[in-house]
Amino acid sequence: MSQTVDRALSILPLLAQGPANLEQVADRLGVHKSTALRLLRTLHEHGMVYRQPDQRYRLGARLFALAQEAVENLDVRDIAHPHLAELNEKVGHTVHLAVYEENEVLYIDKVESRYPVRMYSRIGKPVAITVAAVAKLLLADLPEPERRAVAERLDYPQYTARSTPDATAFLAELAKVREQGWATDLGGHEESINCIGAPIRGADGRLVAAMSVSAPNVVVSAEDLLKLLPLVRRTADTISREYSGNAPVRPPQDHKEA
Amino acid sequence: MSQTVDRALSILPLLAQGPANLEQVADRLGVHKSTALRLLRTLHEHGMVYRQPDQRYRLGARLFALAQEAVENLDVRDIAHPHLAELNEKVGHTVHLAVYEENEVLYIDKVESRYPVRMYSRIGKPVAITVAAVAKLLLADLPEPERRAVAERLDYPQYTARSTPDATAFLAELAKVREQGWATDLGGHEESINCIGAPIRGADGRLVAAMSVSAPNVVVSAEDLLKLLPLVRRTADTISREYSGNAPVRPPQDHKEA
DNA sequence: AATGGGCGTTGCAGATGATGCAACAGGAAA
DNA sequence: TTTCCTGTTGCATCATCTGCAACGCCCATT
Repeated sequence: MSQTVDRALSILPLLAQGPANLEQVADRLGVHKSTALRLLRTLHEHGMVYRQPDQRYRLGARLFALAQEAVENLDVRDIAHPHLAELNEKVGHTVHLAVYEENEVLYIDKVESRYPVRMYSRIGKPVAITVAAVAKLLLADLPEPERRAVAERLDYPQYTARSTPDATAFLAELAKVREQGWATDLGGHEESINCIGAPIRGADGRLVAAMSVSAPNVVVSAEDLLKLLPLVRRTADTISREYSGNAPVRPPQDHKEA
Repeated sequence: MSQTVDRALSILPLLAQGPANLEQVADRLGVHKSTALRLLRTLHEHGMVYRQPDQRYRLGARLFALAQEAVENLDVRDIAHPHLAELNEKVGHTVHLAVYEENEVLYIDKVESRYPVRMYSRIGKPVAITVAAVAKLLLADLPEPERRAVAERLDYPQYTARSTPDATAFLAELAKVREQGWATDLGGHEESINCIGAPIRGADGRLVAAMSVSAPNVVVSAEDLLKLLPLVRRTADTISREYSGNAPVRPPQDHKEA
């Protein structure tokens, strides 16, 4: 729409591939050197490009700062809520949203079941970290040493016969969750309640939150609940995509060191 | 220089603070709605902004992708080398550059001492990880659980009487290094060689590399070598700043979870 | 169902501001 | 020194961006 801006913005991906000098930029843009110069100048004033000592241009600090600031001011809840509500609309059961924070997993949003049966959970309350589907998802995303450190530090209360018994079992479960990309809690917290959860990822592929659908046995069997899995995962993916500004969200691969 | 681009770029920091609708953007820019619309459209086409379902604008995925791509295509060596050479020019001693990668610390650049005395080190070769100043710096930056995991997995060869004896001592040393922001190796690897090192940080404050100056006792005493510390640190900071595109490099604080 | 307000969108005419040219400047290499 | 290479500036032209005003859409209100 706006030619000047269009050209200026076209410079950025070009520089992302590596430093370039004025002439290279002008050539690749198909404009006169002087034009490229003025565009680069403007970008420079905004800190979007940086001029190396050798005069070549590179992407500048501002870009990183912006990306970071944007992430910090992003609230998953804002993004997620409409989707959680919609999901709740469709399936009727309780929907949770949770994040990991300082060795705890906290519920940060909840859409109540439309059935009379309610659950023990409250926004802001820590999750039963050794059994909840959302907790498994969030912990499974931690880097290996920390994951283990946390697992070994935890208590393993036997809420029910199906609660995770100890660190070894928990770590095995986390590995499985990590592998399959979703999680369950089948009566591990309250005998009669089942739960399926899916991860919400940021643009860098790391988990920013996890969501789950919970329902008591009396309303729907574990088997039937699992049939909702595709829907839950699709919802989580939609949220991920919106959260990261419609990026093609990265596959759930390892987070390698640079 | 270019008004249109100038305005368009001014939109970004504005959106970084949170989503905004067309009118808000127009107002804050001091332009007509239609103008703002066209600017936003152009930004949108380039993926720099994203339009939420509620029509409000946010920073888009492209921004994150660009920042990331830029980082991936950045080579510390390219940036650092001239500065390392300059430092070597001033002090005469051997200057090293090293990075952490998959449980190892590797030399990736070296400027030889102009004195006849040389050191055992080669680009690409793993560093004596339990004693070298650069290794201490790089490991000190790891998140706590991983730092400990690595420390406990290591061997502690007694190169000299002053080599780090065991994991406990090493972790204590790392804590100190982390605290003070620089590191030394005083005869820990080779009896007669001392070494001072400083960290090189990226825009996010995390270490991307570490550099050091090494000199044998016969040329300069440990005490005199330490007098070079301010110079070494200043050099490292200069490299950090240039590496992150002239950002005000973040203080060496903790890397908290979001 | 009708009305009104809020907000985004479009077409248009005018003028501002971007463009390419050509000439200049400065540094490096020959 | 000369030459070449790359970045920089002044300027005249005209393409492009701008603001306006009118329109359309959706939602909330009566």
